Amino acid sequence: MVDKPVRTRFAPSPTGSIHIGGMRQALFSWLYARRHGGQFILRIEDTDQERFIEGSLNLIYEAFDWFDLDIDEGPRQGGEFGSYVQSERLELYQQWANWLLENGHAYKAFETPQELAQIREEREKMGKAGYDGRARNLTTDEIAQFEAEGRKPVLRFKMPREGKTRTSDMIRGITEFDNSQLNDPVILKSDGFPTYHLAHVIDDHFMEISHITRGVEWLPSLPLHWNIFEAFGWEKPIFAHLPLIMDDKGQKLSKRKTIEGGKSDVPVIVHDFIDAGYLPEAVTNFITNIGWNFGDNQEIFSREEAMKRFDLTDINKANAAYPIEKLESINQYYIQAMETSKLANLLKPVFEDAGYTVDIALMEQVVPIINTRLKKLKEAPNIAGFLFADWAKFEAPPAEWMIHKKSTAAESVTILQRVIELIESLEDFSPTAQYDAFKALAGEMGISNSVLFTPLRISVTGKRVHPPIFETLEILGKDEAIRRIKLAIDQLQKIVSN
RNA sequence: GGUCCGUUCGUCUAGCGGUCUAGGACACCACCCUCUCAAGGUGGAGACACGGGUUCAAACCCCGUACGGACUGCCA
Repeated sequence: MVDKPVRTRFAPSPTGSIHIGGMRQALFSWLYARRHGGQFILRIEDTDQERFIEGSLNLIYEAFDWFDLDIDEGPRQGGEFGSYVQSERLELYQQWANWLLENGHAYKAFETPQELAQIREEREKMGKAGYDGRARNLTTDEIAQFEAEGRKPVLRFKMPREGKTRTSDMIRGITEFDNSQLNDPVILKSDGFPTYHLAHVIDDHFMEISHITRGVEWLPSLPLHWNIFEAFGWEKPIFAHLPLIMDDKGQKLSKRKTIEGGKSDVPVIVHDFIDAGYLPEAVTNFITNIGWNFGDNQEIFSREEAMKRFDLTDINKANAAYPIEKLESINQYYIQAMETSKLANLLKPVFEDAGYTVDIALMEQVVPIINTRLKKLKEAPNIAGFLFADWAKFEAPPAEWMIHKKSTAAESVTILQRVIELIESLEDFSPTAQYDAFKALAGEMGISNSVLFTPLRISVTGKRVHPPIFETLEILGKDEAIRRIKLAIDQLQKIVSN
């Protein structure tokens, strides 16, 4: 066990983009493999033909690319244990299912779905659950007769009826299950496809997986998998059942359910995060902090730092609510910490999508004045779009906006006239020089800074909320600034003359 | 219903018998800074589910209770 190379896997079903809980499992598995110099494998579990969604493989790879998680073996990178798509391994499953049948660990059953539903209903009245194993005793004649009728059998695994199954898990330790409580599950469906139970045991064995990481929802079926491994006589991998991320109702967060109650913008699948303008490093940091922590009270850390400390045994046992508010602040932190040119390049397409034409040099000027104001990239055009819009089309804002509550329209006009004169006279138009000059002007006029700045900033930006005014003025330049202020004066004049 | 898992501030968590008058982060509140909005700074409020044990000593160990969750499918 000590010498066995670490090989972990992520095994999603192709049902669309990856759910954030699944992505966290993938990340943890990846982290563990990388920490131990092992391999990380991607396997597609498409044994349920009904849930298959076209194009899922692309979405799954896009998700891994976005997070920059490299995959050692998988459908696209291949590997010596392929295929990595279960529907391409049918023969293998059938072969080993047969082996179980021949060795007395499995049996054929012919019940129809309706009959099964009835059995379940009857057993429920008796306080029991599931299939009762009645087909265990079918005679060869009975089997032959069912087959003559054209009924296609399923294969069910013969669970031990007595004693206990003692399982162990890296996170949860030893758990004992009473075998009398367990039923005989279908391992091979009538269409010849295996169920998850059989398929993953065979794959994890032949792909030489050392550690199976999956959600706790699998814990109840662990004894089943345990017994299948034993029936085959194969060495079991180490299991680690990860806690779940819950939704706002305390239920398992699922992509099959949508989050309701005005919170529909809560991202759940990886592509939601991409679309919303979160940064992959922030999302990585965010999900790594759910159920695991870096220690030393440090919450912001890179994936590489996490890798050095990560261990599956340190993962919490308890499920976690989805702390989505925290992502906003982590994302904000990463945006703020990012280099100007890098952020500018990320922001360019965001502005373009919003309909603006972007000059990258201008963007690099804008980035430093908006980077502390962004929680997500998508918010940027709202804040700074006006700088990229066609300046010639600028329209003065409503006059009321430009009048400070302790001031009047007439006074605002006077202020703006003085401001124009000042701007024209300024040789140094840098933000600090402007600030000094405007402050001096306010003093000279005997008014507070805010009384002076309110008409200035709103007349120039056309908005009530905007980036810092001096930097904005510098970007706009003297001429444009003056032009806008004159437009504003015209607006204000209308009120004054009334 | 049955089986299994879990339970520290609103939330994510630290804690692995004494260092706990329980630490950090997000959110919240107040103040400072301030040209709007942010950012930043300072401070505040806020938790060991409950009851029994064990022990000189329990958030940490044991047992019950309560609550929550998962599973109970020819889905994974």
